[in-house]
Amino acid sequence: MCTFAAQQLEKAEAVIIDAIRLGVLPDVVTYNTLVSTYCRLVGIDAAYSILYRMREAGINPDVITYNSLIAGAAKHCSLSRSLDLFDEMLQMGIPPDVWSYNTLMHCFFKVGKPDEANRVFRDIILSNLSPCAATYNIVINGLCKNGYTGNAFMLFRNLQHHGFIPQLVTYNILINGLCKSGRLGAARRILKELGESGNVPNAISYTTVMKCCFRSRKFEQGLEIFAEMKSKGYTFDAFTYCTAIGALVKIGRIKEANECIEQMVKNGIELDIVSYNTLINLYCKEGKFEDAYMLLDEIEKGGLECDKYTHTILIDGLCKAGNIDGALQHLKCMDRLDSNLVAYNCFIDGLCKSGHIDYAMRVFESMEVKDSFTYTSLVHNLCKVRRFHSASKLLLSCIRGGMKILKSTQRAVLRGLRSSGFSRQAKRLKSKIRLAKILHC
DNA sequence: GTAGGGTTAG
Repeated sequence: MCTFAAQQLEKAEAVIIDAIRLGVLPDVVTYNTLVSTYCRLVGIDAAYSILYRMREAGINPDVITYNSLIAGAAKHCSLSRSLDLFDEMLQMGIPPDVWSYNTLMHCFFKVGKPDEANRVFRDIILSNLSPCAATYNIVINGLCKNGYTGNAFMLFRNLQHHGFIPQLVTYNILINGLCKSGRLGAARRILKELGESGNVPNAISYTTVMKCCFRSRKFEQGLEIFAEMKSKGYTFDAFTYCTAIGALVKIGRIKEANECIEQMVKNGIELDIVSYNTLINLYCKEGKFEDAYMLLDEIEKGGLECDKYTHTILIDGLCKAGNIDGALQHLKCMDRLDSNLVAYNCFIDGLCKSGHIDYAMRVFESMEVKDSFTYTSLVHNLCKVRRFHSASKLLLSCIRGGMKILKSTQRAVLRGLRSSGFSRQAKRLKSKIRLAKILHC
């Protein structure tokens, strides 16, 4: 929990103590507010302990108390806890409302159990609880997040036929689903439909489509959307700025990225950790490491915490600038964090790019988990220093491991073998690749 | 009390 949140929570508790002293006793609404706040800022156990406080004070929890707890457990991806709380609520004789079911459904979708979620959805439809707009939003969102964007789209259309009027958030959910499944054209059509529906698209609708353009490397199209937002007078938030800045950095338009930052600061946007990461990334790409480290201090002073992105961005930047020791320090920070594959991939690529390819190979050997980025980096860089036989070996083990590797990297290995007089090996490698791909079909 | 967008690597 960040310092600011902790202080606010402390203040809230102090107000309650004062109120009790003055003879004003907290009621169920007060406790429910505490439960949801503790869920959000501290954790499910802390929130659950509020239940004891309520009971001690002689106040019975209600459906809202339990809904908050179920949602809190879902937030921490604890399905069993959510289910236990649901049962506990039933045992206490508190009848669940449509929100209890909504939350449970959301929970199933979140942990990747769409069938169970659909069962809850059916229960809502069959029960005498009427589904609300959020019920449909949760189902459409859940289907999208679980890889059933097509079904989500069908449900959306079906509901429209039955008189359901989608809300702005419904459109945004669908746009996001379509974008994430690579259907940029459909997403743009829905964005247009949203504009004609009587709803007004918001920054979220635009930012989602803009991001999708960038992801599919349609940078000009994405930047056009950014410009359109500007001309329509949208107030940008950190999300919009970070999306645009990230893309500008990627295509090397550093000056414009800096202009965006200026605007962002001028507009008084409070920087969160993602915004800081975006800025640090820009400074690293410019080689301004002193500025990047100044931001690290600012993060700490502001009560925020660096995350895996912060360290990964620095590892990448420092390595590429040849500062291996600096990168190693951040890699050590990452050992505490659960996922650091991207960081190691950056480290390997950076080592190669700064001329330490054997060091990179040793790091590679020591890694337990590798992905196609790990292999591609090494294979590509081995080709660059004309070590085609090692590259060929790694390329094959990558494909045999069922991972994809860039076509250009494959071509570089084959071309390298041929050009250095190993045409037969190249031919053999090609057929081995073909076989490995068939086996993984 | 609920649902939607942003940052890293080949």
